[in-house]
Amino acid sequence: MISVGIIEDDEQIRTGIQAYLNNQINLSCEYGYHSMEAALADFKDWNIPNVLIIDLGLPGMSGIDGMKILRERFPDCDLVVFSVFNDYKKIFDSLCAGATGYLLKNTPFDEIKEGIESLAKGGSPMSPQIARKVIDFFKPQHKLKKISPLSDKEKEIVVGLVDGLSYKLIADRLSISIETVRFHIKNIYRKLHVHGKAEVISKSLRGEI
Amino acid sequence: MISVGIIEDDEQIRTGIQAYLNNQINLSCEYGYHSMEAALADFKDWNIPNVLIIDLGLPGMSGIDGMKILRERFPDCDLVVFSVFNDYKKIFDSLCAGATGYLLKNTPFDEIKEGIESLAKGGSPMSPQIARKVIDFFKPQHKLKKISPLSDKEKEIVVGLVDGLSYKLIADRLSISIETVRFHIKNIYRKLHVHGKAEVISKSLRGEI
DNA sequence: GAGTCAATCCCATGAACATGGGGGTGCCTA
DNA sequence: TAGGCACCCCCATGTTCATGGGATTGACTC
Repeated sequence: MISVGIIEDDEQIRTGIQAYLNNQINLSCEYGYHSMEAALADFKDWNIPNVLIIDLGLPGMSGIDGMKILRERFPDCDLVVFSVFNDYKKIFDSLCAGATGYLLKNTPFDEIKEGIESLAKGGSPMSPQIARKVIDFFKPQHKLKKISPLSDKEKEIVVGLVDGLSYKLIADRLSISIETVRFHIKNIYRKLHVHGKAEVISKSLRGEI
Repeated sequence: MISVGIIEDDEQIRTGIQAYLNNQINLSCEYGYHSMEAALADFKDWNIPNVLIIDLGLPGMSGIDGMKILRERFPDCDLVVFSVFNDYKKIFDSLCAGATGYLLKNTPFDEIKEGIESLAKGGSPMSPQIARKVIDFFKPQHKLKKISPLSDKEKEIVVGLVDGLSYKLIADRLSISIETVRFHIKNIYRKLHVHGKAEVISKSLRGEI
C-alpha cells in the first residue's frame, strides 16, 4: 500500500484526486493540503506519505521553495510536481529542488495512478512534453557552435588555459614557441573582449565559447 | 503512418520487432540493419524513416558514434536507444549524441509501440529506470558540500576570481585590503594544492570546490 | 598575382601575480 | 586561559602575464 499526499489549492482538483486514489486497491491518499505551509506544519518524521503530489502555483510559499525544504527534511518522500506549467524554467527549477516526477495538470487520473506506481518501482513519471524537454537539455546545441569567433588553434590554447597551464607549458604541449602562444592569446583576448586568462576560463567553462 | 527503422545486430530481436511493428495499423518497419555502417550507407535524404531504433552494442561503429552522425545528417529523424545498458555513462553519452528516447531491452513490444507513438506526439519514451537516472542528474548533491576545505571568506574570494576580477577589484568588492586578499589567496592555493588562479577557477566551475 | 588570414616567431615594458616572511584582533573550545 | 582558527593588514622578491610593436610563411580567394 502506497501512502500518497497532495498539496493543491484548488479544492475541486484536490478532493477529486484524493477520492480517485483512495478508490484504488493499492493506494491511499489521506494527506490533503491547500498550502505548503499547512503541509509543512503537519508533517513529522513519523507522519509523512511515501509520495507527495505538489502544485507549483500555490498561495504563499511556492511549490518549488516548498520542495527544497521537504527534500531536506524528508529525503525518503518522493515529490511529484503537478502543474499547468511546461516551461523550461519551471521544469528545471523543480527538478533541481528535488522533484522525482513532473506531471501536467491535463494528466488523466489513471495515468497519475500509474505514475505513482512507477515511482515505487524506481521510475520517474513525466508527461511526454516534459520528458522531451528534459531530454532536449542534453542535446547538442549546434547553433552556438558557429558563433565562436575563435580559430582551431586558439581553441586549443583555451583548453590549455582552462587546464591551468602556463604559457610555457601550453607551448610545450602544442609544440610551438611561447611567443606564438602569446600571439594567439592576444587575439583571443581581442576577440572575446577580455583582458585576462581568468575571464577566458570562465567563459569557456560556462559554455560561452 | 509512422515509418520506423531498426539497427540491431541480433537478428532474432531485429526481425521480431520488425514483424511486430509491421503488424500495427499505424506503423511500418521496412528498415532493418545489422550494423551502423550498413544503415549509414543506405540512408539518403529521401530514404530515411521517421524513427530509428538503435542498439548501442553494435559490431563496428558503436550506436553512440553512429547517432552523432545521424543527428548531423538527418536531424528530423528521431533516434531511440534500445539497449541492455542502464549506466549513467551510456545514458548521458546517448542523450548528448542526440537520442530522443531510451528504452531498455526488456521493454515489451507493446510499450515499444507506445513509445514510438509518443515520439510522434512530442514525447520522449524512456524506461522507468532511465527516467529516474535522468531526473537524478538534476538533484542537488549535498554530499560534496561539506568536504570543501575553504572558509566562507575564502569562498567569496574564489567567486571574485571566477568573475575574472583582479586582486584590487576583489578587495573593493569585499571592502578589505588588497593585502588581505593576497593572504586569503595564499591559503586557498595551499588548501587546494594549486599554484595559480587559473586552476582555482577551473576547479570551482567544475564543482570540485 | 595581389590580398587576406591563420599560424609561426621575436622583443620590450609595465602591470599583475605567487610566495615567502612579518605583524595584529577577535571568537571558540578544550 | 591558552591554543587554534578565521580574519585583518604590511613588505619584499622574483615570475608570469598583458599589450604594444614587429616580421615571415603557406594556403586560399578573387
